[in-house]
Amino acid sequence: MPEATRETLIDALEQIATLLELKGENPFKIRAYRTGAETVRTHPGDFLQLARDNALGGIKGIGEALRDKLHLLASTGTLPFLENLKAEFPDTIFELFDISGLGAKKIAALYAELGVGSIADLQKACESGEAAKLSGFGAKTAAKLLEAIQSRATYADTFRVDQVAPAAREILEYLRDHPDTSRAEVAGSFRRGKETVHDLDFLVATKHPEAIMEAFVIPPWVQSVIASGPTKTSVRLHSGVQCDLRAVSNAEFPFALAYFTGSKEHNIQLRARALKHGWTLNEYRFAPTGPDSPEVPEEIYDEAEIHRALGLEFIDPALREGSGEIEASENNTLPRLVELENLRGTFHNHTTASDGHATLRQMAEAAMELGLEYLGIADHSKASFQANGLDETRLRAQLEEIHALNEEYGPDFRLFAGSEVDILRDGSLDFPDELLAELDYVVASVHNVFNLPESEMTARLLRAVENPYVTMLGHLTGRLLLKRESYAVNVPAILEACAANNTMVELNANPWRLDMDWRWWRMAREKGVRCAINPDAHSVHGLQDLWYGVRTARKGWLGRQDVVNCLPLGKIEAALAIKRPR
DNA sequence: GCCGTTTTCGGCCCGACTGTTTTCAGTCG
Repeated sequence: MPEATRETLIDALEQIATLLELKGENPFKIRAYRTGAETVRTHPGDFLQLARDNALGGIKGIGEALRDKLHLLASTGTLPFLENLKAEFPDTIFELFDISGLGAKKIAALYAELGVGSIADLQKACESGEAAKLSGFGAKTAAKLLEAIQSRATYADTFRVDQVAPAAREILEYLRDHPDTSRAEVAGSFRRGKETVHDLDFLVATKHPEAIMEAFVIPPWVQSVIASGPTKTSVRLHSGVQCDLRAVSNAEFPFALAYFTGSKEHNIQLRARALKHGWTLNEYRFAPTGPDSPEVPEEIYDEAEIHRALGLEFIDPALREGSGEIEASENNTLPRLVELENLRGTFHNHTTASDGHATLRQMAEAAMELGLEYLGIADHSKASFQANGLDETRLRAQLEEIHALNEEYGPDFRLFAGSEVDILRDGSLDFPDELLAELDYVVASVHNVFNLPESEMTARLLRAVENPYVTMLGHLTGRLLLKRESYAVNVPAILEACAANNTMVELNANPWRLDMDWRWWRMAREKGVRCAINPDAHSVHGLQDLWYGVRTARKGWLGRQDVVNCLPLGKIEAALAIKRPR
């Protein structure tokens, strides 16, 4: 029996929603499943365990029906209701939803009329002319579908944030430079600080939307125009990233910015709150719901004023995931989020001693240039043979070198000597405690044998957490975004142990990792686990990744007091030594 | 299927764009 994970639950609800849609079910029932999936995804607690324990009562968005199904799925690993639905369609039916221009109605028609149940079938039906004959379809539709099939094969539909960030900055600058632009912003999931994005959303305030629309499609980075109207244009960049642009008036801008920043769940909650005040809220304005509504708020120039009109303090875009931020704002319990400027130093950085590209001195000087007070070095240990891991002799030599450099740098900057020590298969470490005791701190990470069952992997990590010399866990789940899934590990159990043992957890700021995931940090914070934002830099440039780390920490509701490397020199030493035996 | 200051039934967000239509359905966000 396959062991259920949180992902299993999310997938199941989403598949049910999709299949019900294909069957033409009540759209609100379908939405209930979708909302449920989102609730499972964003719930700050150990949702899987709650589902196993049948303890989902009282969670908003999970009613009786979903509660029972989730309990069944979490405790047995299967859900007959879903299996029966799936049996009505081929397994490949889901891939048709990846084709842009195809939704449930068209897919249902294609399947019912032509037996199209896969992308391969669709291609044939379009090429043969059969698809164009269907009611609601036509020659243009068929041609667009073929184009979309091609596009899906050519381009990724999801991108890591570092793959789109340079384009986002460049296009935003271009829009702001336009003489008809009064304000411009990037909205969407990029603005919310997500680790991956599907597209980039731009918003411009202008009196001449047509001029902006025309300018948007001209630059050399535009590969093709997907859609183009008087106030909305979509283009594809050469990299495959889709970019959407909306133009609104200056008065509408804050409403549109809030709307297109999302998330969808956040927007729905915000609109519901507006309705309680007697107003509708859309992407353009507040409007009274009826003749007896109170006056709509005037003079709204930015998002903070929208929030204030609804009795809320400003909600940072990073928090707008519809997972309790509106309640927290109402109760004035939103955290004051950590900022890049709060970081005083960072740990887990590599040098040429293992697999880095810069020397100890180059890394130190780059850190000073960034205004950091200290830099932690943590090269690989010997078990990471592929990464030229250091053995005991080489580590001791590096220790000497670090001491000498610290002499040279004086009191205003310090290198901390550490190691990224491998957690071996049985949970023991690659170096003996006596050697670890000579270091200022230790990052412990898993670099091999990723395919252990969850219980074994959890036990392996727990043993490292309990070691008195392990200062922090490195990249807790081992994921590489869009490339390698996390290994199976019971994150809540690890966090519990970290809290009990004063072991920190790294937020690995490398945009491939961003690990531990932001969805867990609220739980970590509540348990009192401290975060270390580390770039895992393998070069001087890699230190810049701290920016991604801070964005992710903000999504995890972390403030400066939750992030250990906000501590200045003079205070950080005690934090690093907190576990050490005297 | 979920929810409740409209409270156990009757609502549930909505606007832009496209293509197939001849006033609108489907998709997308």
